[in-house]
Amino acid sequence: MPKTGMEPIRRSQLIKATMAAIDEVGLADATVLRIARHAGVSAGIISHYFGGKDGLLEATMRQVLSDLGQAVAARRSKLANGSPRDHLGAIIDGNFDRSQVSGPAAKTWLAFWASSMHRTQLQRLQQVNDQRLYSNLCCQFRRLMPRDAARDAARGLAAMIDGLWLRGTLSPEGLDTERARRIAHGYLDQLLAGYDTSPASSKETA
Amino acid sequence: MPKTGMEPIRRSQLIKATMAAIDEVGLADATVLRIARHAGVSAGIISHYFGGKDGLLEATMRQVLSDLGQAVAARRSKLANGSPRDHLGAIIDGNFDRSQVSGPAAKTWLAFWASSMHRTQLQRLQQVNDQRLYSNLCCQFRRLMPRDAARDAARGLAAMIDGLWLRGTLSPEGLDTERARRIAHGYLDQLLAGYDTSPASSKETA
DNA sequence: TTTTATTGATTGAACGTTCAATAAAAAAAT
DNA sequence: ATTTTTTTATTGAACGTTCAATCAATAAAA
Repeated sequence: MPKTGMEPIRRSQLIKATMAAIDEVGLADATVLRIARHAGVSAGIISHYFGGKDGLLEATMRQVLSDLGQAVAARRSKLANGSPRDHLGAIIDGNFDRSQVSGPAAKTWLAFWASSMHRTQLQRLQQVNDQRLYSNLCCQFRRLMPRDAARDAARGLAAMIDGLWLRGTLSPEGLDTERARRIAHGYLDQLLAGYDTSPASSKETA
Repeated sequence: MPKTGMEPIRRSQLIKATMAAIDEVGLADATVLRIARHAGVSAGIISHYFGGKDGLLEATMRQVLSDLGQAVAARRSKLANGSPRDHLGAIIDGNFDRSQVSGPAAKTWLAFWASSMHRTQLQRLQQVNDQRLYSNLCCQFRRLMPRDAARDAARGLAAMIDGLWLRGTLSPEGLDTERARRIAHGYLDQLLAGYDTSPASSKETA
């Protein structure tokens, strides 16, 4: 059934199929055949659209990174002229967005973390993403405190976010988003104590 | 050169070789041949001593978990009748022990985290370890605060430790142990603020 | 001489990639 | 409108490679 303009459709299909396969059996057993079956297409099509399996995996990681970026950006765009605390809270919540907590996304994240230690292509993507989270946090803390204090606050909050996400993902019960957000926001309150005036506002933005 | 009693020697050799191979090329490319060459033995010996590659990988994960447990236990054993803050600090420092930060150990940890999502054998080991860290922390916090507060404090500190470790490991500059410990101890101070009397003691136990 | 430890060639299975063949749609021609 | 031609999309069998596991052969120690 070849209509024209299938490329973006197939690319999207195959990327989703890759995440589904990783969710099912892990990256090690996510063969091109299995991925192709998930997308309902032939195995050969992967080389056609992505040049090979490696290209598909890189494209998949780009997608996951992009999803995270958008989840954060969507929340922050609602905060024109918001306080630093508002922006930091939005960054926290964005990192615990549905799209990042689901099985396929979570297991894909883990697999790519491990792979990025040995594949320079993935490593660069990984570093850009880590740096982005850190910079965003640091930038907001800088509005309230001196440089060195802001840096350590950003490092601490970044670690807290990733750590809560990691332990929740590895846990058999899965990530308790509510609780993770509560702990992260609590830590944020402590970091900001003495620096801003607003009383944490204890909001319920999900 | 077959002497008797080679088993424990070979097992230890092969486990170290496995971590070295994972450090070099990642779990995906850590073939039995490469591991065996690292240990200076034949590939067949792996099946002989571990029943197969899976057995070797499981034994390797057990070793890494055991090393972490001992790094923590060693620090805590010097604190007979120590304060909760002392014990919590020792747990933090133990998690940033040399043995856990080195390239082979770090990359092995990451690889096993990803694998544990799909291999029930590794998953159980993983959960026992996570639970151990949480329980140890919770137990100490309970000496100073109510149950629910202790639980959240333990969850937060566990996430902070793992998050600092993770981001440091993924970072191109590697983990800055000093800085990580400083941030984690700072968070601990905030968690304990108002609960204990001792003034953080700003110690230099490495 | 018997036991223990080790080797390494062999085997069979599984993988990613390739490419000639195919078929549907779109475009062009009638 | 209908037929023909061209383009685009897709297939899946075949190929070469790589891997883990096996096991008969071997050699040192007991």
